Amino acid sequence: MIKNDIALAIEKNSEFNRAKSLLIVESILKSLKAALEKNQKVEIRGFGSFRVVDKKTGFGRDIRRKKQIKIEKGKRIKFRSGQELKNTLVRK
Amino acid sequence: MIKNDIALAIEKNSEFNRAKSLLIVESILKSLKAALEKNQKVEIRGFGSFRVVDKKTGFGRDIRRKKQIKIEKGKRIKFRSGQELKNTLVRK
DNA sequence: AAGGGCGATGTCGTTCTTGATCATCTGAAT
DNA sequence: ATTCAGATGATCAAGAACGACATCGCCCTT
Repeated sequence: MIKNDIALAIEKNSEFNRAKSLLIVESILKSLKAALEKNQKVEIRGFGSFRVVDKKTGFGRDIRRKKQIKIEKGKRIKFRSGQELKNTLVRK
Repeated sequence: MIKNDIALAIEKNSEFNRAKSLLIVESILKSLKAALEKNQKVEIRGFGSFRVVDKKTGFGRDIRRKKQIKIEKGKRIKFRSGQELKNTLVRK
């Protein structure tokens, strides 16, 4: 499933055309990014939640040079699926 | 940020009212769930991707009885943030 | 219609998260 | 205003995540 498929879903559940649906998708993504940039968590009941967490891993591995790599500290996006979403998967 | 905030974002970038915006959000979530239930990956360029992966962890812990618990195998949702999203976080 | 550029994959070893459970508390959703 | 999903914490061990890079796949924009 890609962006266009999501726009299709909107199209089906509304009277908007594809172009307008895509704009909606973009605006949503934009707002999500904005929130995450501000270190805000995004919580969608019944689906899941996004959170910004500190990157703690201190070492990586350069497979070519076969030596350790220092990993700069930073941020990560962590997604946790909600119970409802988990259940639907279990049933499958 | 919660569902209502997302609806707000749609409201700002369109001529739809809050109720309609919420319906759009719901339809999107619904389609996302449907795709994941079918083990389909959801890929949003510039944002990130969701994938359904097999749960391999085989043990949990019952804190009360202090003993291991067998974990039934199942599925998990894995989210990976895209390059663009990572960059915006790094800048922060 | 088609190429460009982002995402997926595999690799490595160390560090860190995951995962079930239950009670309690916060707060999202209706 | 009410309800109930989600976060938290404690627990241990095994599996996953982490960065860099090349290659392949394919989404997205032209």
